[in-house]
Amino acid sequence: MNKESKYAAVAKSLWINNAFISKKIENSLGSIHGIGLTEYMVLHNLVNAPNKVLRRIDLADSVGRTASGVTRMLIPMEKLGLICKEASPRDARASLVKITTVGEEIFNDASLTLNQTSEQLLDRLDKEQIDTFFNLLNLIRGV
Amino acid sequence: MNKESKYAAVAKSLWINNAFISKKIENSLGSIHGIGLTEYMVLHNLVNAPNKVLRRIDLADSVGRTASGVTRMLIPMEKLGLICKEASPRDARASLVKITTVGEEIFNDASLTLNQTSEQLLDRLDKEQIDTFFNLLNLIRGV
DNA sequence: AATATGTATTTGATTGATCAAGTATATATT
DNA sequence: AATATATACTTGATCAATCAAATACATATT
Repeated sequence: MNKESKYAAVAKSLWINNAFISKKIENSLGSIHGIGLTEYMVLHNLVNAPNKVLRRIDLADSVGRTASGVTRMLIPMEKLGLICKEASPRDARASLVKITTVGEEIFNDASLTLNQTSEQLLDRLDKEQIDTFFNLLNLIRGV
Repeated sequence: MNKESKYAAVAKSLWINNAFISKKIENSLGSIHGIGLTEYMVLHNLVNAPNKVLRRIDLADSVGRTASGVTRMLIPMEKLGLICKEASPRDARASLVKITTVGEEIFNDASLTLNQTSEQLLDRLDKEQIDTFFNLLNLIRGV
């Protein structure tokens, strides 16, 4: 009398997989560049933002963290000189985050590592399977 | 001069997806049954273990946590009566974990919720796509 | 214009997880 | 048998993230 549905099995598999993959990526990123996957994603979002600037709340949304999580995460990143603060000309409540030149360099270096690690992790899939997988992932989130 | 590879794009997408999905599941599981996804997975692994007993280290492996993480996680679960300790007859170092009747009941109830939530989350995929996705996930981990 | 409601951010308290070190026991080597 | 190495687990210190409350400002309503 197992109540497990196919849906739940997929959710579980997705969860297990993520633990597995995140750990590998965190390890490679952390040991070489001194940043975690969340920090990497912050840099990624900043690089791709118009003017390379984002509000903290938008950054929080895009990396799936809360506003306070972002506030605390950015403290060491600012000390390391990866990002800097900027006031918003439009909204005095907002504190804008900008990526620095150093931040971009670290991001580019880390991207090379991430590419390598990701390639290793997806080693068992051929090009077509990777595309399919990517499309399904995006479909799930409705992107 | 974007250094992003397809592999990295997939890794990022997988990461974002997981944040999205974990949060939804955690919310539904937590608010209704008072357990998180990791606790649920602990119960899942215990239910499916021979004799419904596992060593802490094996439990840690199967949920992707460390031994100390498991030690600390089991304290409230034991207080709630979901699991209980047992000595190992073979190895005096090991501390076995067993699921209780109450634990099984909670697990079965929570499974219903998990099924529902998972179904909602995979709403945009048809049966065939779900199978494909599941197979690809398992292929990545080499299962 | 004054007031109410909503939004962006920070801070204190708490939780969940980690690592490194320590203890106890098991296994392998000599 | 004695010693060395490895394994299972626990504990203290630390980190990362959360929530809830507080602050400051913005927008809508009256």
